Amino acid sequence: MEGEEMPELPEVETVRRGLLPHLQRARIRRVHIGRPDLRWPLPPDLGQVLTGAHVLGLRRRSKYLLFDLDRDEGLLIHLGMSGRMLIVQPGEDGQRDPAILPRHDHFWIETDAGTRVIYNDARRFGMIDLIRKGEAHPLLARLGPEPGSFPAPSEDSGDDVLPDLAPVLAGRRAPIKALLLDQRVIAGLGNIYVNEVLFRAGIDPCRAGGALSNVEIKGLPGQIRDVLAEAIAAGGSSLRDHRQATGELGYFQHAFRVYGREGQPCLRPGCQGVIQRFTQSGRSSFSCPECQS
DNA sequence: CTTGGGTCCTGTGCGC
DNA sequence: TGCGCACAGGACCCAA
Repeated sequence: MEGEEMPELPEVETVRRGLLPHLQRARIRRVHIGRPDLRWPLPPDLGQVLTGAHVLGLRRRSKYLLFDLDRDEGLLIHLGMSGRMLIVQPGEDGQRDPAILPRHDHFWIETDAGTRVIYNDARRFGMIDLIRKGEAHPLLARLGPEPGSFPAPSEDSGDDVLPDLAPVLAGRRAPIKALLLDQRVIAGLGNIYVNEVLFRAGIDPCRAGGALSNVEIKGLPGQIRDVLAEAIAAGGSSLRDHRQATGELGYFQHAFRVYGREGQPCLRPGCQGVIQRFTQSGRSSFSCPECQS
């Protein structure tokens, strides 16, 4: 099975990089709004604000995309569970993946170059909003720290200051899996990469956050950063390949060590364990009973 | 404040 | 082949 799309932080960052060459300094000449709402109503003045605007930059915060415009407001997009950004050049309409149904193209913008950037979201769990410059948006206000910086190869590499998780985990009785999924604890982790991180860290997802040792807590941020950085690096290359073939963005393939591998052998050399799947707070957890405690 | 569960919505894959 | 069901990347919201 190929072509799964997984909008966690690495995929959003990959989308950002894919969109950048099409949107940087571009002018938006047309806007299409296919329906008045996704998860929530779209802002009534969305089309008015975007039409004629120049895109000054494209940033990411956690799993959110932020479009900086020469306007009082910027554009804020979250892909939810099934959101994708598609790039369609003039005359390329026939090359779309037939599995991505045009009836879920809920929103798109067209640049002066004729490039269409389409927001497609079957389940409509995504969000699109405007964000006033200099003001805190309620969706962003309570996000925890970024798990590092992930500059594109062409961008300046910043020195990462990894978050210290000790204060937020102290005394917490909730499972570490649930806490790392909580965007207020650390921003950007989703179900797939939480499972991958805890496998690499050798930590049982069921353990209470407050029960982790100092060594485990100190090691987690580095593990998180490494898993996400590897996924971004892998996503970048497959993005290029895929775009040549179909013109789409947002696809990423990765060899997960535990996610989706229920009943299969643990990949740690010499380990005889079998990957188990179970449910935690309504979501699938995967772990190796031999490696994780 | 912390926590656990329900909810939004469509598509896909599996067992029967 | 058709049908029903479980499950899927997220995160808000509310009850206890």
